[in-house]
Formats: sequence, C-alpha cells, structure tokens
Amino acid sequence: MNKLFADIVLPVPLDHPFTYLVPPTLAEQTKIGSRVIVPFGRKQLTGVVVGLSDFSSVKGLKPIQDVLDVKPSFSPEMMQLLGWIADYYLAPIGEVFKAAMPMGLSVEGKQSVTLVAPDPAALLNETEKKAPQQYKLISLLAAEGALTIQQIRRRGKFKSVHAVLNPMIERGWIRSEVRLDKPKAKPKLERVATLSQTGKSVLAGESINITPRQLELLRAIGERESTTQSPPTLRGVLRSLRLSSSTAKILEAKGLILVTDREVVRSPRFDDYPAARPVSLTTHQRKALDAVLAALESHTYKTFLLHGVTASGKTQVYIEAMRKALEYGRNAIVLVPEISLTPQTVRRFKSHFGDSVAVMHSQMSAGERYDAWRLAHDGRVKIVIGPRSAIFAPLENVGLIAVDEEHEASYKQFDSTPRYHARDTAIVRAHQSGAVVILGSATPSAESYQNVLSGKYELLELPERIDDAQLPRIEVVDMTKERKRLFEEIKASVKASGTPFPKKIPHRSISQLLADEIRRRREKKEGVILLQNRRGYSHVVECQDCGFVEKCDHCEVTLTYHTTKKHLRCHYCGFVKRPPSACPSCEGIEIRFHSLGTQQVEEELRNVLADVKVIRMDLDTTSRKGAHDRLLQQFERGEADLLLGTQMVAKGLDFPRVTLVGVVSADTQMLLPDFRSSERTFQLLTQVAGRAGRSALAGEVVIQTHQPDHYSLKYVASHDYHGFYGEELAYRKELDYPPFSRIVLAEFKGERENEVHHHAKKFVEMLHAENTSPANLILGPADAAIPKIKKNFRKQVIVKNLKAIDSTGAQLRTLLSRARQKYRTSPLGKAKGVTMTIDVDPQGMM
DNA sequence: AGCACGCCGACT
DNA sequence: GTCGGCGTGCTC
Repeated sequence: MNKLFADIVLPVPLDHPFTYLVPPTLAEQTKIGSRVIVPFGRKQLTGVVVGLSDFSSVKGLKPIQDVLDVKPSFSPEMMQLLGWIADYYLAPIGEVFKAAMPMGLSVEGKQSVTLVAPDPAALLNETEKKAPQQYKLISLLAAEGALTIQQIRRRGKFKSVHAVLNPMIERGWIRSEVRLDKPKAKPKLERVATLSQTGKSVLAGESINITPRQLELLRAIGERESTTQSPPTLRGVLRSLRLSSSTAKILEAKGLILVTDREVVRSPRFDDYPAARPVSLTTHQRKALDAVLAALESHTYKTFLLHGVTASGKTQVYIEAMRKALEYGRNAIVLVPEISLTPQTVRRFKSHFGDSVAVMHSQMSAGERYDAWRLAHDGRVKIVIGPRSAIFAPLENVGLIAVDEEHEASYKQFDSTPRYHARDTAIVRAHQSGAVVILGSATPSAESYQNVLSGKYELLELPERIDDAQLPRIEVVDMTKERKRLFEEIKASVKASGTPFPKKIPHRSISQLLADEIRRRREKKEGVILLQNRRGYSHVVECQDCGFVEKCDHCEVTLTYHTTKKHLRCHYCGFVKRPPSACPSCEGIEIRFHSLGTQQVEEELRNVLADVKVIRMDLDTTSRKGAHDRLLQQFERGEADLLLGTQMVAKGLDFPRVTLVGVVSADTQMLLPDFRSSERTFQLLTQVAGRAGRSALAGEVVIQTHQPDHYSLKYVASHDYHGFYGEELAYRKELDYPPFSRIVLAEFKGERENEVHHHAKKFVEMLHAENTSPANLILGPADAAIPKIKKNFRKQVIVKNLKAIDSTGAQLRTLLSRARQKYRTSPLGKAKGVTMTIDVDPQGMM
C-alpha cells in the first residue's frame, strides 16, 4: 500500500502535527524521523516526519517540497523521548524537535519576488499616474533586484504588500518564489587525490606522454597514499611541491588521478590530549564501579546515585564504567554543567577514549556543533560529552549515561521552551534503551536522595578524598556577636578617648577571625578563596542584631520587602504582612536589607588588610571572552593572595595551594525566598569548602552568618550530608514541597500591572473550575520574588501536586493542559501585553 | 509564534 | 479622503 500522507511536526508553538502529501518522486526517501522542507503559510519550514499513512480526511493538502535526510535525523527512540518531553513539560512538540536539532540543521525559506517584465521603463510610465502603489513597488524592485516580502514592507511602507503584488504577479510582470536561506551549517569538505588504475600503471612503468612536473606530482600522490593509508589532500601535495592546481587538473583530465571531496570534521582545539596514565582505584571507587559494572552486564535500566565528597574521584568511576559499556558495544553520554565543560575536562575524557569522543558545547561554532552531531549520528563516535542539550545526542544503543553534578540547576532549561530537565530526561532515555545511569555529586539533590530512600536508585558512596587529602575544618562565625564585639570596642574607645559616640555602628563584612586567617595565609604564601554571593535583588529584611527574618505563615519561605507598597509579601501564596519597626525577636531596631556586592567587599578587604592583592571574579570582570581563564591562571601562578568571587569560584576549581576558603555571608543564599534555599546553601557551602585543602596542605573554611544555628550550616560544618537531608526532607514533607509533590509555575508577564494581575487571577479561576483532583493545590496569584524585570511586571500562579495521591502526575498535566487550553481560547489568551509561560518542575522560584 | 486581513481613529 | 493602529483568526 502506498503511503501518500505524512504527518509532520513543525517548529511552531502548536501542539499537533500537520499532514502533507508525499509526492511519488519523494515516496522512497520520505521516512519517519527524516527532516523535510514543506510550505507553511507563506514560508517554507523544516519539519520532521512523525507518521506516514494512506488516508487523510484533511482537504487541500500541500505536498512535501524536499527531503533533507538520507538517514533519518531522529530515531524512533529519540522521537519517543521527545514526545515524552512535550507531554511532561507541556511544550509544543515541534519546538521540542527543534531544541533537539543542532543549530543550522533546519532550513527556512521566505517568499521572494523579482521583476521579470521585459520593459520596466514602460511599466513605470504606465503605472506612475493611475497606480502609485504599483509604481513604487516596481521602482523598488528595479533598483534592488530580488526582495523578500519583509524587505519590501520595511522599505516601502505598504499597507498590504500582497494586495499590490498579486495583480502584478498575475500579469506576469513579477515572479514570486520561495527561496531557501543558506543552511547555517554544512559539512566542510576538502579535495583529496587518489591514483586511478592508469595512474598506478604509469607509476609501475607504463610509458605515457607526461611532463616531468606532472610525473613528480603523480609520484608524490602515490607515495603519500601508500604511507598514510589515506588519500592526501590536493592542497597539501600541491603546496609542498610548489605546484599550481593546473598541473593537477591536467592529471585529472588525463585520467591518472581521481579528485574527490572528503568531509573534514571541525574539531575545536581539543586535539592535543595526553595519553591516559593508568589509574589505580581506591577501594571505595572499586566498590562503586563493581556495582555499576554488574548493572551494565545485565543490560537493563538502572540508576545509581554516586555520592562522592569533593575530590573523591567520581570522574574516574564514570570513565571506567564507560570503558566497560564500550566493550559491550554500547555507547555513552556524559552530561556536565555548562561551566565545568572546560578544555581540562574534555582532555581528561579524550585521553582515555581519543577520537571516540565528540564534544558539544554552546560556545562552539554552528559548524563545529553540526559536525559533532553528525559524528554521533553516523556512528563515528561512541561517546558524546556536553551540557544539558547533549542528552539529545543522536547516538544509537546508549548503554551508559553519566550526569556529573546532578544537583546543578543548570540542567533545567528555564528560559525557553521546552523547559526540560536534562537529568530527568536522561533517566527516561536510559529507561527506554535499557541503559545504566550514574548521577554523580558531592551534594546530591533532595529529589535524588529521596529516590534512594524509596529504593528507585541505588546509593554508591565515595566518602574519602583521593591521595589521602583531608576534608577541611569548618568554622562558623556569628556576625551578630561580631557586631556586638565591635560595639563594645567602640564603647571602650569612646570611654578612653572621650570622643562622642558614633551615631551609627559601621557595617563590617569581614570578621576578625577571617581577617586573621587571611593574614596567616599571606605570610605562608598559601592561597585564599573568598565567596560573596551577590543577590542584590533579594529584598530580605534581616535584624542586624539577632538575625531574625520574617517568614510566611503558610509557606515557610522568606518574605520579601516591597519598596513601593512598603509591606512584606510571600511570592508563593500572596500573603501580606506589615514590616516590623522593631525586631519581634530581640526588639532591636537595626533592620536592613543586605545586598553587598563583591566590589564593596574588595574595598573593605583593602582597608582591613593593607596592600592585599585581590583578583575579583564576577560578571563584571569575566564578561569578556577568555577573561575567566586569564584571571584563574593569574591566581594559579600566585600573582594574588586572594580570589574573591561570586558562585563561579565555588565550583570545580582545583588549586592545591588554596588552604583557606571564606564565605562572606552565607545568608544571601540561605534567606532567598525559595523552598530550596537551605538545600542550595548546603550545596554551595559544601562545594566552596571543597576548594580548600585539596593537597597535602590542610584546609580551613570560615563561614560568616547571622544565622549560626541554621541547620544547613550545622551540617556543612560537620560534613554530614545524611544528617542534612534527613532534616531537609522532613521539612519538605511537612509542607508538601518536592520531592513529595510536583510544582508547576505559571508566570504572567507584562507592562501593565493590573492587566497582568487580572490574567493571573483569571487563570487561577480557570484552574479551580477545571480541577477535579484533590491532588492538585492551587496557590496565588502572587508577585514573583523579583516583581518587575525590565519594565515587565511578573505574577505567578503555583500548582502543587501531591505525589501521595497522584503518583504519575497525570492529573496535574490534565488540569494544566485543560486550563491552558481554556485560557488560550478565551479573550485573554489572544490579548497582547501579557504573556504566560508554564514551567514544570521549576528549579528556581524567583 | 508570525503573518495577513479587516475595521476603527488622527492626520494631509 | 488615507495612513496606520492592533484585534482576530489561520497555518496541513
């Protein structure tokens, strides 16, 4: 039976595929999973065939224009995975496909018109008086040649381009066609030369009419071909013999050589990798590896959570597991957070697996990314390493997926559809291909830890650092006491000198202890890393005397201060409270918002420690390309005493000379109005503490805070991961937060606040109207934690879904897709000025 | 999402 | 009179 119709998904925000006719000439090539070019409206788009059938009830179908793939870009398994993403994350299927394609794999075309009338001058005369619009268009086209509709509209200010254009196209004055844009990435080709049969005979001695230079070239090609086992590039041979291409042309014309194109893989500068030195595993590594190997052997799905303290050698476990997977003839994917995909990391994998590894990186050019994708697609590499999007690597038969630093929020795409989580997608992908997953982290997420407790994952632990390095000693400094001490000092000096008591006690962000410790490292020429996590926008009010912070009665998250309305508000449920004039806990009146940036800390450091050499690393100093690496190298060479920075100094850095890590304020992270703030604090502090004492030198960590009794600090100080998660999970369960519930965040954005609020409120009503399940709790609308960004007001609605009642989340997705459908088809959905986005499993609630 | 069509106010 | 605003509906 002939398959005459193809269902095709297109990169438009519509949930359904479109049906096209399959012309007989393309019937052979049109396969499920292949990219095709189809007319869509007035444009041409690249779509993907997701189904073929011999029947369609839709009338007026258009034919497929062209098929781009010989081998389908998307395997059935990949399409199934993308279908899961579309369904779970409530994303249009076409946009999911687009996200899974490397940039440049899709081609687009726009309608473009040219003047084809034989005598334009006559036409201009004819139209000048009676059809000024036509006159304008003709003169435009006569001057510019071919133009797209968009270009015409921009230059000519026509009311309707088509109204003017169409009659002229009908009369044959103008020709219209859809021109495909140049593809953004193509395989790079080089010309290579091989000897033909006659060529070989000539070299063997057969006489022929040939000049000495031609013979020289022929010999060189034959020689290189036999020594390197592959034909040499024409360019290379010609250049080394100082011959021009004309000589080669003559040889080709005489039929002595064959010149063909060969694909060159653009490889981004990772070619210089050292060969791996054999590594002996620690007993803990060995034990963890053995468990993974056993699972690999059974060829069935299984997920491990590899909890290894900082510098415990998790990567080596991935590497050995990958080696085994490859031995079984299977392929592997390694996911790493964007920021840790450094040349260093890549070289590590390359040194073990050489050219079997392809790297995907967002900083690579479109061509490089395209090549990496094709290497995987064509089966020319066995391993793909990359950030989030590498989970879409077109490898077949994936047997192992390693997700390094699995707790990292950057695995969640939050700024564009589809808002998918790469770690969770990895689990689904592994499930469908019977693969083993290793989730590695020094500070696993609460979600993964809970999955261990419930028996979904198996826990593997690396409790010791390699090379006998010790975990650092951690000290928590109470900044409230520090302030009292300062107060006493001032009092004493006032008494002694008789100067008047200052109106305000100066704010100090560096404690006595931290300053002393920094001085000691300077003397010993050891390195110091200082973390100041700037979160200037978090309008959290904190009592400077006792550290008291107001929390929401219902949500247990920090309340945010709204400058305009002068009140405290919860951005989960909308709860409002008046700000206290005096601290409810200690009756102190020194209540302030903290938001000290790295720059101010740097200034204070210079005051406290004379001529201290500081390298500051934050968005300001690392925005230029390469600045990041340059600063780190300076620090490594010992050109500065101290590296001061935001989050970016917390992760992955490995400087043996660093023996002190200071955290200027743990509170900036801890008091963020987010149910994950404690977890993030624990993770960040554990990670940054891990930068200290990575060699024989013992490390020390100083954490400054106004909340010295907070449980996240307590467990960081004692390196007690299990203790922390015991307490954290109890709190999450109590308040029905993930992992005991699912959360969906619907955000409304727009320039007019009341309009935005109206939309959010209506959406809440629709949710209530559609909801039939007690598993779904609807909260809001409420202001987002950052209520206004770039002129846009932000309101949010939260739906919590209790896993205890709705284990699969099906009821949640049903509710949301129904309510969204209702919203979209209502007048609100079509209104401009307010946009809604839906984020399933959001990582940040800011 | 784009994009075109269509129906209303403010200007030469 | 027209220019240009953005509401509305569609894309196989």
